[in-house]
Amino acid sequence: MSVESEDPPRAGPTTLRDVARRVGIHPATVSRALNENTRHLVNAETALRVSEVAREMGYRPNPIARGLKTSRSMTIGVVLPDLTNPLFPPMVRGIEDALSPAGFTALIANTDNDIARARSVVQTLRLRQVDGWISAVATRDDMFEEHVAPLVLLNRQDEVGTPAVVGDDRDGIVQAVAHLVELGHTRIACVAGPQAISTGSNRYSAYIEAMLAYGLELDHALVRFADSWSERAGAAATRELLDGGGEFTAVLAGNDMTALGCYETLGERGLGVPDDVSVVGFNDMHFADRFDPPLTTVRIPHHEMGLRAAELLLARIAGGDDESSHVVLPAELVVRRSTRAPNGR
Amino acid sequence: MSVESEDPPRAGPTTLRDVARRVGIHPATVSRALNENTRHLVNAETALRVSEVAREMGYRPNPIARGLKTSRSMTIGVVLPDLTNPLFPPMVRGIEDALSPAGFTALIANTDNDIARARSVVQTLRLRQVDGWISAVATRDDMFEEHVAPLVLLNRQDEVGTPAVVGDDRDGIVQAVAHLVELGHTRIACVAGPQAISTGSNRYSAYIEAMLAYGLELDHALVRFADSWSERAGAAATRELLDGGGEFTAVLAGNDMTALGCYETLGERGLGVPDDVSVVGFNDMHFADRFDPPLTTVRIPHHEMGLRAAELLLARIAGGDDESSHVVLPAELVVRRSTRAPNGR
DNA sequence: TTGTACGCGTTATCAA
DNA sequence: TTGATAACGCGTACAA
Repeated sequence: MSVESEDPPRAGPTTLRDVARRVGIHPATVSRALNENTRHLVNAETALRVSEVAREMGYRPNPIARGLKTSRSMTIGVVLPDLTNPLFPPMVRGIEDALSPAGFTALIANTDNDIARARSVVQTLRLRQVDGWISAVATRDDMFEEHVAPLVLLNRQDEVGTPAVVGDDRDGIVQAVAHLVELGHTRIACVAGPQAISTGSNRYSAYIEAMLAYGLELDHALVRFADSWSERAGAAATRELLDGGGEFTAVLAGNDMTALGCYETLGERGLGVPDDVSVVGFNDMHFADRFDPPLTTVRIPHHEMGLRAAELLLARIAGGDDESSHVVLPAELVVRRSTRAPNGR
Repeated sequence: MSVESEDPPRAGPTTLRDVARRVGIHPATVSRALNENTRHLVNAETALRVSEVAREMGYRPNPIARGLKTSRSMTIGVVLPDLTNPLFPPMVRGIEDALSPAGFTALIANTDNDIARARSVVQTLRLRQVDGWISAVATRDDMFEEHVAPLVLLNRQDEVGTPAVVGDDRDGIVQAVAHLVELGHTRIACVAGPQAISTGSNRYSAYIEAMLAYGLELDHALVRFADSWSERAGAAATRELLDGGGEFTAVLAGNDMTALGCYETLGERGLGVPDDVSVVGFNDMHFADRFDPPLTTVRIPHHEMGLRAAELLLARIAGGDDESSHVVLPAELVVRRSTRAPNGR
């Protein structure tokens, strides 16, 4: 038995001390060698050696111990209004792709669009001492106690300039209206989303502006509001629209979920899409190309939005600059079969 | 300045020591007083006093420090193959609904159907000292080191009797085949799922049995395997099926995602659903009723499956019995417009 | 019944 | 450039 193999038998994962013993140096040096910020304090060869051995031994820093020392949990609270909306899973993936190389883990919480539930989950995550927040929910942002852990909004923005990553709502709507106008539509209705949410109000005001820009008549009978981003709310708003008596040949929906609600109500009333009414959605969520008919919609880069939001947050946590903290990613109209020239009836 | 206010100025949240100083006892006693299991070791009055002061001071135990000591985290690792599959979000909700009242938080991890990524996320969660696992991925279960933290399988089962919550695959497939037979189909093809996954192989063997039970001819040309539960894999398998030359009037798909792949390939080849080929899926995932055509499929109770899995896991963590640890929830055929009587061509 | 001492794995602060 | 040591906040043997 060699003198070197004096390590006591260890259970559990490889620890800093294990690596140190193997390399024959002090744990503190291993820590320095492995830590990005302190690596320069260590002999280059030693650092290399340490990295190698660490990888060999499958060393992974224990985030709990690290957190205890640094008073960081290495976790991020991700607060979503509705995980069953296909818009969000790709964003979550983007978030994880950015977080994971940095050693952070996402704690995902659903609010079901319910303010009470939002408070509850935020409280839970706060007790877990998350180091930062990514929020896609529409709620008073002070709930997050931003002075404790920084917040980045995703697919949302507020008036007080909280850092945010959003799609280009305005441009997307302009493209959508332009598309309908090119097809020959002039009576374009709007099933707008919740006006308390920035995406809802931005898209609605962009609709107004675009209509004006094209010299089209604005008519109150052509606008109804869905009270949530759901199929149900979209269907209800479309019902109101039809009952309101305004004539229209196209509907601009606040997002793809409400567009599905439009499909539903139009179907109920015997109106075909796109033969009787063209429908445009927003988001190009997963499966939008599979619906009946495939939905013309505005694509925003889901995965990248999540990624950028997480990067932004990490920068804020690291104490980086808050500049360029409002990221607007480009939107792109995707034409499918829910839009066509109006019937001229 | 009173004698008692000798506390050094402290930043950050109230700690055990802060409370101890205020009460004038040792931190260890405070710990015992506040901890349910050790409270009986402490003078009743002292315990009361401590609780009061702790509440006054807004003391919250630091879960990180506690975790480091107890190697418990009050978290559950939820490992999913693909969050973008609409099957899973409702299950996640069910899990959260069961976990949250018990004070546990779900740590959700995606593997993207990738074994390397699975190892990585499991490792990450293990370092976070999750107290239990819910896994919906098809992987060697020893990856989870079940002796450390118990494991419950969701929508999966294994041969070694790991506790699991699944839908009734066999009965669901029997219902689906019965439906097709009633419509008059005799040449029923199968785009089976990955055979390494229990749901894939169970459904496939149920197909075989059902075909035999109805006296229908089994034909190798009528079976192809998708190598993952994805649209892409379903499309590829359907392509192989068509190129294999076997004649059929209906396809039983392994799940709804692969059924979408069938739609795609059949469309490419100019075959209509259901006019030329009937298609049946499995899961009745969100939006299955929205596809073109609305998909006939087998419904399993997503939310309840998640709920039951989490309940089962909590029971195991609490050291409860392992009895009735294999839960099979009923499946129900939902007939929509992707199936009809064969053309007789 | 309570206090002491220690350790979980890591990092920060010294000193060498 | 590295090592020794302490400390993060808590829980738990052990001693008193």
